Amino acid sequence: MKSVDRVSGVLLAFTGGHLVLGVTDIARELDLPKSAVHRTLSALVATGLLTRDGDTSGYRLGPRAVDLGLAAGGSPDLLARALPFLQGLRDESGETATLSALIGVERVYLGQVEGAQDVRMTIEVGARAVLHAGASGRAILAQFTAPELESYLARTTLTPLTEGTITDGTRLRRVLQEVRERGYAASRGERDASAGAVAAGFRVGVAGPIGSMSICGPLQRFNGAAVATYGGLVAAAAARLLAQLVT
Amino acid sequence: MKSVDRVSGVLLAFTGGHLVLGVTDIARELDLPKSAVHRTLSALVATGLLTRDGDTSGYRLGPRAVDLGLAAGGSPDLLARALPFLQGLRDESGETATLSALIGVERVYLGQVEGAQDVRMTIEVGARAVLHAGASGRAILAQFTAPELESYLARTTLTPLTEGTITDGTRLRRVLQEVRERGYAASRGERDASAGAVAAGFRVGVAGPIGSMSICGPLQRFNGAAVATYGGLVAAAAARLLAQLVT
DNA sequence: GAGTTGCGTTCCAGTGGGAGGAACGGACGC
DNA sequence: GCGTCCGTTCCTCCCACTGGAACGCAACTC
Repeated sequence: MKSVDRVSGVLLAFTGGHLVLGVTDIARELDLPKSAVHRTLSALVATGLLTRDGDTSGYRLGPRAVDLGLAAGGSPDLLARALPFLQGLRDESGETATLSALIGVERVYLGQVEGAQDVRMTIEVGARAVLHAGASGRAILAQFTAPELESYLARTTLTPLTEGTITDGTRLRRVLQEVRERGYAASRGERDASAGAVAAGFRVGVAGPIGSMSICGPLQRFNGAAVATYGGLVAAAAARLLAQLVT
Repeated sequence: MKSVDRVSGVLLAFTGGHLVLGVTDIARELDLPKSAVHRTLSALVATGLLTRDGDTSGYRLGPRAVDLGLAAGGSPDLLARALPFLQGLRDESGETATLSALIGVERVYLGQVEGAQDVRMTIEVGARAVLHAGASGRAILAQFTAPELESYLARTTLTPLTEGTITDGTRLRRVLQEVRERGYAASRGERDASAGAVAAGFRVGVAGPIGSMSICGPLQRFNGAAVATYGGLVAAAAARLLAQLVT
């Protein structure tokens, strides 16, 4: 669908790092005639997805684009509601606390509160990751119903990211069962070879947002005792966040 | 531009509260034939702006929509960087701290850290507000260059929201000058008749994000002494956030 | 101040991509 | 097994969009 591709292309051009773009910039990037781009831009401004940039004769993303992002994040403002819990997890553990949400068949980092220590984990907000590797992803998978999990496994291949990544479906099913029983997921060097993490998931209703909160940091500090302590913390925080989301 | 309107309509339909929508839902809402909606949806899935919803045969916003929202918020993750400062402001004042960004000719609440007191201010993340009423908006206006401010005033009407709203351009220019000299903006019952606030703005480069942080709460607690104290706090926090953003 | 460059914007005729009604096929649930 | 509602596909007609070209403007250079 040509017109849809053009609209998407124009919008996504603004995610390339430049906040303000001109007609010519976009036309060059998409290899389209300026007139076509200009018409598309004008129409997008009318819908509020874009705005004119004050006085420089350029365009930038508009208020409705913010709405889209917030809606994509799950509930009206999943991040805002989760923040106090992330803060608490950070304070109790000293490690970085993160929030992820399921989008399609992968997860997206929606936010983090960085740890207090010199050597600490820092994730990139907006970055995407697969579900089958690492505690955050697995905590989300553990929220899937049996048929959902089966259709996920049928559609995706469990590509290894490190030597520790689980690539066997049967083993993954068993590990997920443990996650459900214990209330949190733990991983050591599965997605990033030098990182460890614990995470607990949440799911709002049948069609609501699905996500997870994690405590993560350098592998050395995620030994048996720390994992058990932090695991209890994230499980409790996720349960309280869920209780707040369903109200 | 019909095709652009259709794409925008389809995307924005997902901001109406329902996270998962079907072809028929959208066709009914936009009053379009199902076939047209179906083609549009399929094309949007291909671009990543939408995804199929796991097993229910519906559609929801995709990973690229999250990217859009983050890009619209300003820098890659303005909120994530501002959070520690919001937290600090909340802890020091006990009142709610908020972050707003300029989008078009209005501002959008990107985040908040709620106050610790029983009677406190709570804003809605994603909500929009005009610039000419309230401390947060005025702190943003104070970042405008002289020609930018003039073109803003020429294009908008200073609609009063309460009895305290400044509706006179000349008076607004004078107040903004005070804001620039003092380093923070203060307001009492301008946007919400029962609320007071102090705010300080920031601006990254020529084409970068423009926004403000505020401390806000019930009018009774925003007397002369508190305003001076809190004003110093937000001004300092905004300066430090700015320093971090430009690196 | 004339010349140049690069910008956003406008114009217009020709055409091919999308409109949209109708029909299909699968999933429920009564 | 029947009715219903869903997403999906099909196919022809037509008009909305295309895109090359020209325009007006502002910011430079010489």
